[in-house]
Amino acid sequence: MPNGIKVPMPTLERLANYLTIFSDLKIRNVETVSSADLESRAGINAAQFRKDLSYFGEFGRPGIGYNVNELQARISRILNLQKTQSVLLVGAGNLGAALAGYHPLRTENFQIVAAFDNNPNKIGKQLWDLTIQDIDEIISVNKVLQARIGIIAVPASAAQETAERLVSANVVNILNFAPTFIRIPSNVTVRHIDFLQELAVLSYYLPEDD
Amino acid sequence: MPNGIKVPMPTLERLANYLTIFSDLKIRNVETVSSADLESRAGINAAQFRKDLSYFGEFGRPGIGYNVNELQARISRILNLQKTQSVLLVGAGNLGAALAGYHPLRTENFQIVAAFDNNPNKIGKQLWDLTIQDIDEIISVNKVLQARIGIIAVPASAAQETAERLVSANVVNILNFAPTFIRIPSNVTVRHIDFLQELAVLSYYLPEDD
DNA sequence: TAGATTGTTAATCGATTAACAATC
DNA sequence: TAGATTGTTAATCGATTAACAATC
Repeated sequence: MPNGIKVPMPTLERLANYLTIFSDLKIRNVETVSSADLESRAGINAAQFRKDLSYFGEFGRPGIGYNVNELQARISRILNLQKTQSVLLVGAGNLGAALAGYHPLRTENFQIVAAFDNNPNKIGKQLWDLTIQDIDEIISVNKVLQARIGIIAVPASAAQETAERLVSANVVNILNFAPTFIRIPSNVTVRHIDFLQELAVLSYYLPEDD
Repeated sequence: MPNGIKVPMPTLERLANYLTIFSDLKIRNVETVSSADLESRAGINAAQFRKDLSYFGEFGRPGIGYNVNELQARISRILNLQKTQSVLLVGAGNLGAALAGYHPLRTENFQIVAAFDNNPNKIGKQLWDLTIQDIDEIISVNKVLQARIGIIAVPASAAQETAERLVSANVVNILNFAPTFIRIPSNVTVRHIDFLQELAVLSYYLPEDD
């Protein structure tokens, strides 16, 4: 990063998106694109794309455009996706199972390396290629695994406690699927995926034809 | 809505959040709250809360605060959550199964009323209390069900086609779980939930101690 | 009445969009 | 060289935060 300054969160969120577009382009054997190409092909804003990249240096050549391979490689690196990131999963219910079996994760270099639950009926059972472990073991298990990302896939009522356990196991980044707000220390980053919130927003836009 | 004007998207997204906070308060038998209470209890910004509400009218009493019941009822209504909303699910894989079995949906008045897939091995099988139906039947099925919200839980490669089928079946609001951009007519609203994007953002914030 | 708290207007902040000089 | 397109600066837009008069 040439300048050590603040990258806007919307920019960061878009970077991951750009990556999927680049994968598509590679499949179609597109080697070079201009920001205008990207706008017409993928519905992104050309000016915004260039502005987003500008936080991280120079990526293209005036008059020519961008090399797709280079773009992909450099943005992957910015997002720390160049090597596999280990992820802990807490909650081996339906959602946890879906996440653990979600193939695109591997494609993007994320690997769920352990699954935990507090239900004695589940502990010891298999979840795909993982053995579900006792949440009480999370600290010692992660001393070995050294994962820094954790996923909360437990009911809302258990989310806060789960967050605290993850933090005590040295996880610093949490993806929370429970429909509730969790309090965490300021050095920990949380992203919240809330189906209900998304559906509620959609519901607002419903035509009132009844 | 007193004024027929533009509600900012961030405001809309927060409304759903506020609802879950109100549920909590009701459980704790809190009848009245001030915006300052909400700030200290739930980490929301008091000024922002009042501003958010202001788009929809007056909700509280100066010097007193807000009645939790009224707040909940009115915001539910604003989001069209006062009566059950029917939802179509396309994709009966792991993720689709998790969504169909996700209990909090019912609590918030969403009901998945039909599940579709294009895999002959799945069509006819049960997904919880639903029978998986052939995606080719979606138009005729939804002529009866009249759902206006659809969920895309298929692989990225099938997402665009699925979106088009949903639109042709008269769905106007789509929640897309596939990690890809989908093109839709301008009268249709799409919300995109992208695990990979969320993980990528978290990955960016990883400490570089290696 | 005095204290508390709303709803709203104004000030600040930050992100998006537009424009263009630099450059391939 | 002329045409295309970048990276960046400046202008615009919109959201957040602060402040306060109205009011319970």
